[in-house]
Amino acid sequence: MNGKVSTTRTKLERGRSALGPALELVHTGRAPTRAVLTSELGVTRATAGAVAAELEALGLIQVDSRPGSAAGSQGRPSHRLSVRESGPVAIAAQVHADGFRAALVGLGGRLVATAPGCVTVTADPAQVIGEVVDDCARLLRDSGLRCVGAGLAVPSAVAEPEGTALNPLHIAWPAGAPVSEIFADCVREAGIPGPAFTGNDVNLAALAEHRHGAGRGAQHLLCVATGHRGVGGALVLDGRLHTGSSGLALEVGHLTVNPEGRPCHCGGRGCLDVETDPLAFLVAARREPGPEESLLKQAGDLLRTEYEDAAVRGAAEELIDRLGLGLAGLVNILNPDRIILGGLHRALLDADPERLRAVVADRSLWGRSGSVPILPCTLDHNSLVGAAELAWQPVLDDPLAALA
Amino acid sequence: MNGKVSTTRTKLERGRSALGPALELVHTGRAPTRAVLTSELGVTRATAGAVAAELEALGLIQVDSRPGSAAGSQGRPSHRLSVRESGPVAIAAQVHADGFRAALVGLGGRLVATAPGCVTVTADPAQVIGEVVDDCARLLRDSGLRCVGAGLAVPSAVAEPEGTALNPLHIAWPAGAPVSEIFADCVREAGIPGPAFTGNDVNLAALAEHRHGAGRGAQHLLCVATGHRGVGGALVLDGRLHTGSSGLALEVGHLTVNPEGRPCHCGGRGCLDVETDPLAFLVAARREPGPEESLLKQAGDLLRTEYEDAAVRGAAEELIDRLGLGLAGLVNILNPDRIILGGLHRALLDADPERLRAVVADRSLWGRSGSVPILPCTLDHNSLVGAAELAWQPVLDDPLAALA
DNA sequence: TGAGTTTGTGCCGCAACTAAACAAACTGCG
DNA sequence: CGCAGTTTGTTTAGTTGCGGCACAAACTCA
Repeated sequence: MNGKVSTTRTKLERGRSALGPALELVHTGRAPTRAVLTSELGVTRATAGAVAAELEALGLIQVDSRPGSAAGSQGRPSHRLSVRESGPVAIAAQVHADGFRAALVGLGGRLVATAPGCVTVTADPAQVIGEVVDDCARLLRDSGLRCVGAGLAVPSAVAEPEGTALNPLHIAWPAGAPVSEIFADCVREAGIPGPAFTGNDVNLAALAEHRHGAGRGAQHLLCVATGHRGVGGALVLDGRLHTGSSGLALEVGHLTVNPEGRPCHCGGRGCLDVETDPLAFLVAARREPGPEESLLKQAGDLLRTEYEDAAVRGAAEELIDRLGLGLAGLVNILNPDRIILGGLHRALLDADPERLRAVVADRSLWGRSGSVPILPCTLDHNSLVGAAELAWQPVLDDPLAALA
Repeated sequence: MNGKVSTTRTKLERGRSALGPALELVHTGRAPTRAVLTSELGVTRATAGAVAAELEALGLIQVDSRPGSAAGSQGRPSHRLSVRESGPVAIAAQVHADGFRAALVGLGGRLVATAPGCVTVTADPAQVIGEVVDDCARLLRDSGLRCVGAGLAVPSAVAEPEGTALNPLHIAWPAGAPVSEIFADCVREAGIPGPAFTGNDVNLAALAEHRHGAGRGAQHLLCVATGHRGVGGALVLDGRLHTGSSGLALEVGHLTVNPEGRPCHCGGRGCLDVETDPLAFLVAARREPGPEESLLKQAGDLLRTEYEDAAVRGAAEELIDRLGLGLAGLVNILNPDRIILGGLHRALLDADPERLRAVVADRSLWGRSGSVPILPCTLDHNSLVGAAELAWQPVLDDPLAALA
């Protein structure tokens, strides 16, 4: 009765269940062509074709029938799949000790637009979050693009399901501030469509690195990073952030790495937190620490430019040994297949990768029988991209439902 | 054309994808009736009915149409679902310092038969495993039941995918013994059908407790337990054992819990392993340790019968404090929603639950804002039942494929 | 005894696939 | 240039697992 109409409609409404996995494959760059998509999904060519066509119809991806004579193998060249340039974006916001920043992030972790960012962070979370959301709204208006949701990265553990920031001490916010609720309210008031999410910055950095950076392909990815003060950790298991039962997992800052070390506010002494952060490095190198919001830069610059200096080198080696001890402890507990380091830890790895790898291998129980790769983070603005990943997640889980 | 035949066949071949989840619900006791099964699966009554009928046709479960006037609510009583008594079984074997043991375990973690077990464990893994598998084969022959596979629990970390025992020191086996391969070979030679699996005993105990014991319903279950010597840990995430990327996760024995403690073979000092095991307890209580293979019993008996003794009580409190420190460290990293303790740790919890909970709450970062429940293991032979769970897993994942 | 409630069952239809046959687009070789 | 060989896209015809619905069955309660 309705041959042509039914054919078209069938194409559009097909592939519901494989839609999410397919989009994720394109999003993470693991499906550059339709042929690869077919094999990665484990479905027939017909199904993969229908799925790709539907994602294109939704305005999320682009299918290039004419790949312009690709290289290599024989046979008919496969259609090229890519993220659609003018497709929807996610709002991403980040607050840290040296300011805040707003951005629009498309599929594939592509930064579409960035607001310059502000350097003053006041003690009132509602004010700061309100300002950064205003920046976001402005970016979105100027771009004229569709928005799927918003994500915020904060330098604090975020307790779920309440969404409260438990230790935002380094940005002078009150402990227990309901950042999740504040952000969601601001987003709604600014007229930004879609759901709003909030997460810890290191967690979100790890998520971004797993999907678009140094963590790609890892099944059990451990990420450890410093900001200006303190140490954060994150674990990505099978592509999903592991935040524990209430969002507080991977608080790795209080592993003991130096029994004779300085006391820590947690009640112990020699914690990773106070033994391997930028302040600890500057103190160990006998330098005068500058203002809190530039400790990371100060320590990183010192490490890179004056590594010949005996005091600097000695401090670096001391921190590398302590960091290695902490990482070994985490390896024994989590058994990751890859470790990535950010902040000062990344700089320490760059300074002497062999020393760090040796310490980890020596102090982890099974280090001798196969050591874990330790790599630096590679993504710019990984927390920002990770915040956007939160907002993209519902679309990746079920594109049809999320864009309805 | 074939109305009746097609109807019957449809019933039998229906519900393929929901079959596994449904069996798991019955297996873990979360679906006592068909009505509950319907809501837990989130499907229609028709689908749940077809699924239950197929599981019954496979000989796995029993559907009682006449529940004999159940209690409580109004409306038509639902059909009662239960594990079939004379259904298939899994072979379970366990090797530990004080002997080995064989059993048959049905669905629901029901011990169908147990071999008395032997108390001599030689240094040759092939010989020991061969003997225990012979016991298993005898049990299976005598029972006349169908077998879905076999599982072995060993007191050592088991590296995947090779299946080698990395630290079976307390049973005098050589490090790196290919226990997985040995077990699989023995099982095949003994004529036992189905696949063979090997795992660490604490991991398997945690799995069993999660499905049938104190860990039921936990989403992030942490289990810590002692044998006669040393400490083991396990984590069950969303119903699945988390063994890390190569099976070596949750080697929790080398967390530092006493900076001034005794040196450990790992290179550190004051490790959980040497500070909270039965030997440590006996030494702290100034008692003469007996033979290695009865340290757990000796320490447990001492703790239960002479808690009034000042030295015993002092030792217990010392160990509780150290254990609490270790657990707090794990809480900070893993953020579980429940902790269960086995071996001597279980006895320590029983001796003074408040003290242990207070230490964990005090030393975990977010302890004040909601502490983790800490419970004793409740299952007899939990490692044995857990070994059977390994063998049952393929059936739980896809009953049709596994029983074909 | 009848109303109300909850559950089991049969039937229809459909969305989401697979399988198979065919068409299209490339490479490489003679 | 033409043709075989290879790989991919497309179309068509099933297959199937499941939802929706209507109705029957089995209980409680008044």
